[in-house]
This record gives sequence, C-alpha cells and structure tokens, in this order.
Amino acid sequence: MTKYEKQIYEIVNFSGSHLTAEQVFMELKNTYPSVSLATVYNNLNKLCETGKIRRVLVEGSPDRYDRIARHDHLVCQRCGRLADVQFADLTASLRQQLGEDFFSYDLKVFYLCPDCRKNEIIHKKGGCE
Amino acid sequence: MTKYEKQIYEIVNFSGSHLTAEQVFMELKNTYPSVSLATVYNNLNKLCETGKIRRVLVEGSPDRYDRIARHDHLVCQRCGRLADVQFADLTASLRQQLGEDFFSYDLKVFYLCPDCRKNEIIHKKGGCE
DNA sequence: TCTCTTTTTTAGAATTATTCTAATTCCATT
DNA sequence: AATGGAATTAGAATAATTCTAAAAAAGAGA
Repeated sequence: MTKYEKQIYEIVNFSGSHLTAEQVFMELKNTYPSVSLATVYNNLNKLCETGKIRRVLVEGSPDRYDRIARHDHLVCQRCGRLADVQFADLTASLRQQLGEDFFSYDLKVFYLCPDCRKNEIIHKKGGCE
Repeated sequence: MTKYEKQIYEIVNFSGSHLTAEQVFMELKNTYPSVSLATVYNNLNKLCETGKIRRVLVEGSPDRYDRIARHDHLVCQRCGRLADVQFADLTASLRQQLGEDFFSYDLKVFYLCPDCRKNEIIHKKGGCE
C-alpha cells in the first residue's frame, strides 16, 4: 500500500459518510496538498477491486465510496441523501434461496428522509445534503 | 401518454431484459425511424418519475431501465451482466425493522454468472452480454 | 551509493452518458 | 384557420470518469 492508497483508505473508511471522489480529493489535500485527482480515482478503483472499500451508486449523483463493513442504505426518494441502516443480515437466506454461493449483496431502501418529511414542499435538491 | 411515451413504455416493459437508453432508442427506431435520442431520454425520465418503470444502476455501464413488477437482480461480479431473480418479498420485514413506511427497495446480489463460471480465465469484458 | 526496472503519480486530453437550450413541430380547441 | 401549450428535436453543453504518455518515486540488486 502506497501512502496515497493508505490515506485514501483511511479517509473512506473512517469518514462516517459516503464520500464522492471529489470529496476524498479535498480531504486528501489536507495531508498532501499537491496530490492529483487522477491519483484519487486510481486508488479508489484499486481499493474497490481489492475489496477494501465499496462503491455506492446513487441516481443522479457521482459514485460514492463506503467502508466495507456490512450495512445497508436508506436513500431519500426526494433529495437523494444516503443514510446507513443495519437490517438483519440476509446472507444465509439469500444463499439458500439462490441455491449457490455469491460474493455480496447490496440493499437500498427508498424512503423520505426526516428533513424532507418536514418540508413537504416539492424541491428536488433542497434541504438535504 | 404520447405515442412515444407509450411505445417506450412497451419496449421497456416487455423486452425481458434491462435496456439502456441507447438500446431503447434502437428499438424505437423500428417503429419511428426519425425519433431522436433526446425524446428517449425525456420519456424514460418521465416514466421513471411517474413510477411506470424503474432505473437500474450498474457499475461501469450506462443506466438501464426495467419493468416495475417486483423482482431482484443478480449482477455478475466479473462481466456485469444482469439477471432477474425473485427472492422472498422483504417489504414487511424491512418495514418492521425500520419502524416506518418506505417507497420501495432495491436488492442486488453479486455473483459469478454461468458463463463466467465456465471461463475461469480473467476477462473484464469477455463472454457475457 | 549507483544503476536498472517497475510501479505510482501526474496533467491534461479524451470519452461517454446525460442534460440543457431554444427552436420547431404537433395537436387540440376555439 | 388561428391560438396556445405540450412534445419533440438537433446539437451544444456539462460532468464524471478514464485514458495517455511522460515524469517521479520506489525497490532491488551489484
């Protein structure tokens, strides 16, 4: 692991949120002010390929990166904001239903986040993150 | 519903696969040879917003469009191919665990598709669709 | 330490999917 | 036939990501 790879891993893993490449880039600049965005993309890709972090796809927003530890996501239907949630682990059940092994699964639940529930006004990209 | 909207809906709904905007465009041209790609995007977006079809996000591939009827997806870890699968409906369980209502959920299971299982050779974009 | 080789990083161009814009066409209603 | 509003259109614009080829850094012997 190079210093960049390591630091990017730390940023993604301990951020507590779901950072975009751009956000990781900004963070990384605190430590390495002259790093380039290409390096961030290179390393995020490498970290995903080696299974050290995971990519989270959300409609209408750039890819996000997340720690690997098992958890699921709530996605706000209105503003797109992501929140972590821990539903019961489905691995055993899915495996049994599928009748064969698999690598992992991704579960997203679409809801209305607390902020958007308050403002029942229509706004595509208002209040929420 | 305009003729385009209707036809696009039919194409997505009855294709039996998970078409990209480009593929829908190609299909639509059979019926309306002079239609434009912008119309396809416009209508796919409208159909998604009104909940008549759904968008399926897959890593490294353009957005795909799918019928709304409840089902889940298998995603090949190696080639990215999508397959339909019907796991037990999680709605009640998730609702109970979450303690509140939600709109829908999206479950993807990452596995190795039959084709890729055969060719255990490394190929990012080989054999599969 | 000095070279040689490999890996990583870099800047910027290129690519690609999608959205935007503003003009035009289409259709329903008067 | 004239009007108004929605749908369609072509093509420009945007934005995220990948690619490219060169430069820098890191290792690995001698």
